[in-house]
Amino acid sequence: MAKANLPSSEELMKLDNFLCFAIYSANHAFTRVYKPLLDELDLTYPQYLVMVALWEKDDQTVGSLGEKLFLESSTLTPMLKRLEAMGHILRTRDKADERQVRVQLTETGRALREKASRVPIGIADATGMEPAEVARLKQEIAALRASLLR
Amino acid sequence: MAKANLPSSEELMKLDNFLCFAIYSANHAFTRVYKPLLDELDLTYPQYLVMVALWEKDDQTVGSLGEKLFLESSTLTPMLKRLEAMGHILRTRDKADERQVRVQLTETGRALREKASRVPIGIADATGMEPAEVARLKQEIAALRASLLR
DNA sequence: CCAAAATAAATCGTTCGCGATATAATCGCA
DNA sequence: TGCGATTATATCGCGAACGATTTATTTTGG
Repeated sequence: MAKANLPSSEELMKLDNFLCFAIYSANHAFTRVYKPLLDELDLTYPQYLVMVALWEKDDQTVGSLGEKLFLESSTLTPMLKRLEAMGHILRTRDKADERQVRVQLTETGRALREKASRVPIGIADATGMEPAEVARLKQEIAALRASLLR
Repeated sequence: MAKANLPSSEELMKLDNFLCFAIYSANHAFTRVYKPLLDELDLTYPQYLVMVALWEKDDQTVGSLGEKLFLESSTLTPMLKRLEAMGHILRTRDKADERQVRVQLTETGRALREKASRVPIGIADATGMEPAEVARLKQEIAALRASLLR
């Protein structure tokens, strides 16, 4: 064959051919699937992600949470204040470097992990995919993210 | 071997193993890559998606746009009002059924398509992927979205 | 040692995104 | 026909999310 069938500019401009739109809409779909599960925990989806990050590693700074979650302090600060108001975390200035704020789980915050332990099962269910397939797709999307942020 | 190594509940609770988080963060990454390109058009990323949907098919109702974009009227109405204020679209009540609002491109809105035609190239570039690979990944994620919304 | 640069969070204004609810128009059926 | 149910959009309140800016602290170079 002479050459691959490159997509026409017409084809390129169709919404359903956009990788970004697939991701955008899949993200909304995830949010909707999580909603009823997280309502049980009185957490929003982004708040849940912050808690997961803290359950994995307690006592992080706002900056290190932001790096892991790819979020800015302008997003995290208000969220963390809400989690603090709910009693899940404590925010304290670092003694050694007063610029930094250390985020720590409270007993309540740690306890929530138990209730949350069933959430991943429910989500895995909703994907309708095998664990190995999920892992592969996740890996590909993480690689894409890395390319995009390069 | 006796059985597959099922992921432990500990492993399941790590942020980097979450498919949803890969998608969540890839979505943010896309938003950031689009930002400088869309600044040229004075459009936000969601506004751009609406315009793409209209360039593909003009004269749609709010409801049909919502179906295609997976968005509620409570999200679309304010967005469409902004696009109207910018002069890209017109919103008019359907004569035959006054409940519906028809969204139509203005001349300005149609003209913007030219300027936008270079955007997909820039994005494709940033993904660092072959068109065929992009198409495959897009397909898989669309299938995932369908499972989630089922 | 101290002023300038760098760093970490927080604040502000704007836009998205949703659920719940309101409003208005149309439909269905008794 | 007419009135209750359904449908389409809009409104409201709240929580993300970001860029630009501010404030406070620390680091660095002279």
